[in-house]
Amino acid sequence: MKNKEIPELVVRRLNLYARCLGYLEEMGVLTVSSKELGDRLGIADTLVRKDLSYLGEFGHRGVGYYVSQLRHSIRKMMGADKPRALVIVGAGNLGLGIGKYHQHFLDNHRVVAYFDTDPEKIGQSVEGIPIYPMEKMEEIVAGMGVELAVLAVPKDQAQRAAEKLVLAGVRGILNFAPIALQLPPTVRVAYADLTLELQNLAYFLEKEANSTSPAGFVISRRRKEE
Amino acid sequence: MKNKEIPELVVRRLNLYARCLGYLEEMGVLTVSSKELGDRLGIADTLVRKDLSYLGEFGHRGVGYYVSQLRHSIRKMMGADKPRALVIVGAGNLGLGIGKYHQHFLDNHRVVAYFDTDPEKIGQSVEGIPIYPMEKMEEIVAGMGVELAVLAVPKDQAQRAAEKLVLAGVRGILNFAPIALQLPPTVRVAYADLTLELQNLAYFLEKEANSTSPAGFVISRRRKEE
DNA sequence: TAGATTGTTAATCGATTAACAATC
DNA sequence: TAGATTGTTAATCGATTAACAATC
Repeated sequence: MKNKEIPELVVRRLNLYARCLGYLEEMGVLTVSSKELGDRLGIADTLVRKDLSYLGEFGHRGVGYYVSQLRHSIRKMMGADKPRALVIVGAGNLGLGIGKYHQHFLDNHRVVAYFDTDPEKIGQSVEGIPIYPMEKMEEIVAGMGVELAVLAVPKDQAQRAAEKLVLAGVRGILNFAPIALQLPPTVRVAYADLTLELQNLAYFLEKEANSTSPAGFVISRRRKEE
Repeated sequence: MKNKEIPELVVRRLNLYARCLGYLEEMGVLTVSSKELGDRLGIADTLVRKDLSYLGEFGHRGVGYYVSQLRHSIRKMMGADKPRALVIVGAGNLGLGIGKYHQHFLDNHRVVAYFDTDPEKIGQSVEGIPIYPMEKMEEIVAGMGVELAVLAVPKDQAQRAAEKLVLAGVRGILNFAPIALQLPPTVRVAYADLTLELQNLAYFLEKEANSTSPAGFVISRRRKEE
């Protein structure tokens, strides 16, 4: 019902719902209740309804939500209904790996360029996507109106590359380098920090190793069946 | 001061502090205050102190914290002081990209094996790390006591591969496939969900495009200088 | 109609921040 | 000593959950 700021946590879940709804749509499911949707994602039904209420009133009492309609409403609100160009900075193993792996899942996002410093790579193209020198960034990015970038350069080049992206007009960066970027607050940065994630996982192994719990074996399942 | 459960959000920040302390240590800095450490990461000094109090009392009033000592305390608590073997499932672009990119940053983690289904790849090795067939997973993983894995296989193979990992004894999975894994609650899963992160970023672009804010240019910086 | 399920308000829970005495 | 900075308790803020009237 509200119209303004959607909290970040809610945005994340809305995108999760949209993906799940896409899956349901493929399966030919027509309606879904908040309970059912929540169960698939390990989220309480009441929270699902609260999240969805940010979009307006799309539910039908006694029935649930129309899968396709709800999905489109969320995607519209999230801006996932319009195509978006994307550049990847760093055409090394990681950058190319990401580009190739996600080619299929990118949905409305499309990789339009790689950037790299390596003269060997510059001028080549990968699956039809050209690799440009860093110096061309402003030209290409500004020229095409690209606003999203993936940053996959070595740690010590990340800050500089990020600044160049911002100068060229990028407003959202998905950063793979294990470093906190210092950028203007108008630029949104998401961190894909694998080292940190691994350390976080390790803590929970460590914790369980230390707790003297009776070593029973795995029985229940975390979430309901998909 | 406490000894038990550290909330997940706190664990994340502790690992962030540890990394920042490593950087300070390299710079030759001997002590740091909660204010200074917080400023570098965009976290309030009072929250830094509260987080650190989970470890015990390591600070020195009027002085701050000894960088090296604090770093080691955190790393010990987080289990980052002992080496840990890691396998990567999926020796495609993404899997190899991650393996190669992180070789340098992995700290106490060491990639000991790749797994893949492609007969072309099986038997080869990459930077000295062998690529095994999926059938060998149980043998290798259980044999080496590996507890952490990175999952970088195509979406539709992710659930099966994850189950195999769990059977082989893995207890923590960093999942790159854009899908919610259904696993026993004893297994910890971290999601590196790039598609979702891009969608989240896109929402904020969308939001700002919609809000009719006066288009002033970038002035301030998000965080203090590093 | 009766059963199912929504949308929303109030209650609860957890995380962050403010305040400040303790003390190096 | 005076200034700096900690560790902790109390206050605030935000997010989740419970409850339930509205209604398809």
